[in-house]
Amino acid sequence: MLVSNHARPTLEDVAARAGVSRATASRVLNASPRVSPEALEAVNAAVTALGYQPNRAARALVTRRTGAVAVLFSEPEPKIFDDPHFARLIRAGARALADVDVQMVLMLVHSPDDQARAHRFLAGGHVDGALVFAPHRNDELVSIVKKLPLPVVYAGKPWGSLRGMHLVDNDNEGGAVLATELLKSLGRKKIVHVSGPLDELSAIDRLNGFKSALSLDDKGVARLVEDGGFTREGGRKAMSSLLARVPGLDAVFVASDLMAAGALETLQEAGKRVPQDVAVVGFDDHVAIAEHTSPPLTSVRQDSDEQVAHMVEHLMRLLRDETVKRKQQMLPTVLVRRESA
Amino acid sequence: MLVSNHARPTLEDVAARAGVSRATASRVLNASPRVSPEALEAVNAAVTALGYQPNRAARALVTRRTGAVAVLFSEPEPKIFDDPHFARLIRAGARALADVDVQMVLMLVHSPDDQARAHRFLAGGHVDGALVFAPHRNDELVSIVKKLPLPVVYAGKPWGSLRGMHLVDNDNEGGAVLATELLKSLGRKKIVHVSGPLDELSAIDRLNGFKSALSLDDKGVARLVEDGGFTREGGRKAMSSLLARVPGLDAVFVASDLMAAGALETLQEAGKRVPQDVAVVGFDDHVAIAEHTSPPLTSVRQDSDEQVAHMVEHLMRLLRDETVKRKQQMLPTVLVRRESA
DNA sequence: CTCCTCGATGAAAACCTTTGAGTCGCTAAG
DNA sequence: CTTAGCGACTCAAAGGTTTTCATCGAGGAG
Repeated sequence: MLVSNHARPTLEDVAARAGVSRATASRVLNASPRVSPEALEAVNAAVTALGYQPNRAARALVTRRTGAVAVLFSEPEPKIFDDPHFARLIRAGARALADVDVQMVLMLVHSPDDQARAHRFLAGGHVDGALVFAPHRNDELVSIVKKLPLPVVYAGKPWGSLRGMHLVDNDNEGGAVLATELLKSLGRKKIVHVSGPLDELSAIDRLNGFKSALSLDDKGVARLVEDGGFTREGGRKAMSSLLARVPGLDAVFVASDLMAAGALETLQEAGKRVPQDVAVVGFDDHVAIAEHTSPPLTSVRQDSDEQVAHMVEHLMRLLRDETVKRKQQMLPTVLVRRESA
Repeated sequence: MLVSNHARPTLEDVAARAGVSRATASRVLNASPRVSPEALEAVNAAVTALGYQPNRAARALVTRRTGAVAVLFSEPEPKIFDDPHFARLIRAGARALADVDVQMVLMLVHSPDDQARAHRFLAGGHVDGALVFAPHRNDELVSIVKKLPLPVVYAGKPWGSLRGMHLVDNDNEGGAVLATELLKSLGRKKIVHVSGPLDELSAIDRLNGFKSALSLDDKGVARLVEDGGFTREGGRKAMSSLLARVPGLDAVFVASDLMAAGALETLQEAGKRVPQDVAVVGFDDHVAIAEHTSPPLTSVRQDSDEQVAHMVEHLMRLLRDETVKRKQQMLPTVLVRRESA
């Protein structure tokens, strides 16, 4: 019997060493119940002795499963690395997928070229499923993914019909209500809102929370709300136009921490003290931002790690053909008090 | 002839439709020269007609190539999403690898658990090669990777012997010299340095540039340099101890933009005007930071996109068994003037 | 004692591609 | 006229795993 000592051991080698057939060894590896205790032990011993690792390609070939999932972002790239929120999502995805031993294939899909590539890739059967982060209205990525016979879980609500779509969303509206109620309970009378871009449903939901907490009509909204585009610079600008438009404003709910950081800068430049003159509440509770503004930012926490973990679990369920209790999950948001309100 | 109309077409189907054998079809796909123009055209037509996509698993099985590479970060996770630098690296990796049609498998490797997992994964032959971002001294990840028979390209110099290692580094020392010379040319007399953690060679190289530009001895270094740990908070603290220790300091070269942002805050709090009282130069030229400090930050640019692109190209060369001219590449750094110096 | 049942196992097919060896029809060289 | 060489193909093996189906032996029922 010749043993090539450098090549990676195969299932055949394991089986030989354990004195069983390849089939039995395979059953052990896949935790099949129909295998005797002795065989099980022998195979396991052989596996560790040889340092055996299943060949992913061979397995994929026969199971028609790749053991990989795609993680897709449609956001334009500059935004992806300016906003720590995305880094966090990516990190959470990497961790959660590693935990279940699935490869994560990260794709940033923005230009039409990217879209074509993504389509080819996903249609090519190179992954078993996908996690999609595509918040914008008429996002091409969503249309692409929707057509494919591929299990997909969305982060937040994609634009358009939600029928049959699997998603994990944060309770944006609830969080916004929380934030606004807090400002009301502090006795603030003129409360304004810096919203996200209104082609994202998360921004709309936050706006709606604000609106309902204050029982605002559309005219009120038009006067008290300004779009900050989910960027720091946008937050700055939105805040200064609100300052100009709403004299005597004494509180602001900002739909993201990044924008809130910008808003704080504007307020400071305008000579407003926070929270004495103007109370500020952000959204995201992104620690790297919220703890380093001056003053530290009171914010609505949405746990992105949790969200992504749920998305992964949900997708794994789909891949195992298990039934999912609810296709669309909503995660609670909570208020984190710091000094800005 | 029965055509199952829902399953993905195989090479067999393509060959049949083109009226050639599987082998020939395969050669067309792999751009083999030994195929007639007619056959080539027929096969290509069949491919597009059927929308054929090679089965990655089957291909991997026979070629012993996976078409995937690992991208490994050893940095602790909080740092990864606080510092936009990492987001940028990840983004650049995603793009560069997508361009050459290779899957990117992202792994964040920090805890011993992670390390064990990474070892198993890499040793398991699930990827063809790896890009490694592990700057710290005695980084466990480097020892793990080094032992494996796997093509690897490092970002920057890993600690320890560089013999035979493939890497793409930035000219940290040169950039530091540039920065320091600028401050000298502005007539500054008491120039100090906020360094990165000295268990990273990039930090050491930057320190060395500073040192040599000022012909400093070790005592001078001990007096004029403070470690800021590559974090914003660290930059803040380092700056304040330097202010206390070096009365009359009129310039500071800070080894990263993130730290420089912190240092600027400290300077402002101390009532120093920038650049009139103290000139400041950062490092990284991270736009999201450098353009938003007040005043905007003069900084040394290292092009991370470029670096990662070079790493990918280098790795692809290794995978194709091509000779590489130089195992260790160094990318130039340039100074970007803004208002802080 | 015979007939079944049942659990554990092994043999072999199937998954899809690449690739070395062999085929075939020619032309050019000996 | 034979033979070597050549270009374009085709054949078939190989690659490692899962899974179906058949087999085998033991034990229980009749």
